Amino acid sequence: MNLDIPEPLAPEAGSEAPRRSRGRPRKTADERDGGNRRQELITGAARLFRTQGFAGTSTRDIATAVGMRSGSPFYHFESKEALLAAVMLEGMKGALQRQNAALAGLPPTADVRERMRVLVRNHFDALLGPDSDFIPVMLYEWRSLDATQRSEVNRLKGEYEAAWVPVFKALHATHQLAGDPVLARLMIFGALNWSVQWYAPPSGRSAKTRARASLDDLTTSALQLFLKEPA
Amino acid sequence: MNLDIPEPLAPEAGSEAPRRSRGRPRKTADERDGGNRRQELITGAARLFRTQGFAGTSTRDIATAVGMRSGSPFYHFESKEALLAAVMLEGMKGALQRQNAALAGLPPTADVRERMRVLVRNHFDALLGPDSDFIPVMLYEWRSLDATQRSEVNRLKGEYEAAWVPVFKALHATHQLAGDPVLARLMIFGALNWSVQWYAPPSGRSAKTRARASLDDLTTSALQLFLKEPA
DNA sequence: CCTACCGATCGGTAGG
DNA sequence: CCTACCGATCGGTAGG
Repeated sequence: MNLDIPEPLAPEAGSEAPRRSRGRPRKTADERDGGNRRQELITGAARLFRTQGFAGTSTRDIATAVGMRSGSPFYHFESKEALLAAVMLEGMKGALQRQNAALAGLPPTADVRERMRVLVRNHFDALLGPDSDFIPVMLYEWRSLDATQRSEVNRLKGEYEAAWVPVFKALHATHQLAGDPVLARLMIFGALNWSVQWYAPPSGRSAKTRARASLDDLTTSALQLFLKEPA
Repeated sequence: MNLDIPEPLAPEAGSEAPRRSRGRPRKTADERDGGNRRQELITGAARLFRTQGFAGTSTRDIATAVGMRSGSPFYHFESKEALLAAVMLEGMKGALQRQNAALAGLPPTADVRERMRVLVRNHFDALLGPDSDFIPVMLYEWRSLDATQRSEVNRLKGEYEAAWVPVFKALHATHQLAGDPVLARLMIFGALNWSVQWYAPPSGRSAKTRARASLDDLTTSALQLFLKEPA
């Protein structure tokens, strides 16, 4: 018996306990018929790409994470890059929808400052909230896309940022935002996007590691930092 | 003649021009005796790690970039990770020295705002100026270090950031910096560090692509954005 | 979607 | 620092 070459475990006779952590996971009926295996691949890949980077994640890692064999992701995606592009496109579409919904939920009486708060708060959610693997992957791994995929992603990114432009303009016109508005936008996005590097969500226990704050706290601090008092 | 597959050019008969870009580069006497091959590896690796990422760069890429054969980098560094650590340590030491020199060059009459300007300007230089490959690599690839290497880098990083703390405190005390000072520091570093993603240095020709500004312009804009008027 | 496999490339090493 | 090489792993595919 060669211990170096892993072979599929022969099922023990009479063993009734379901094996969950080793070997090929059992498929439930739901998993088998839905066409949502593709979706599981996107979600699993997003998590791994975020934590290990695109180049640092093998397609085998991804397959294992969703309980497939090594070759099977290529039944759903023609290449590793196509899977990366799917992660980014899905993430941007979701963020864009949530941004539109948040703006639409604003009362008609809301002023520019309130619009800015909603945009910043929603952006923190895309970066740090639940299911926030997609946008960080887009921000940090876009170099791995080819020109075609990149322009698709950039179209959505442009649409996402377009909603910010009138807000920045109005803040600048009322002297609540100082300095070159284009550079201000780039730097503010930088301040927000960089939070991915240091933010640790508040845990139940009183932890004193790193920066502990709620996304509302972050939003308040960001606005205090960037905006001047209204005239 | 196959235009798709690049092959080494056969040297033309009677051609006296030295081949510089193809094949194994000739070694000059300087290169052969100095112990500075190690330094060339660090510089070359920094450039490649910045442009392609750590996982996306092979040790063969690095060897080729400095005119070595594939195994030779391991004569100077015991592993790819050790080379990455050397890039980061060298970068942090240099940035720290330049920061200390810049602060020491300040007139005794300089106020907090002036100290802040010097720190920000120096930081932009480390991120975007000449020989600025090291710090971006440190900022974006630190996850690839093991615990020991990481703590060495963090010691220098802590020293670098320590010089900012009294400046932030004084700015906050004089109400030129609003909001939680810790979060403010994290966000300001984010705004600066993110410039690596979008900054394109001004070229000689009047180019209209992307953000074109000098590092002085960036510094001015950043200070305008973050700081309130002194009381 | 799995089995079984391919060629290419990777980090790293022994010996000179 | 080069030559020559190793085992491991990679993205991807044919055939079912």
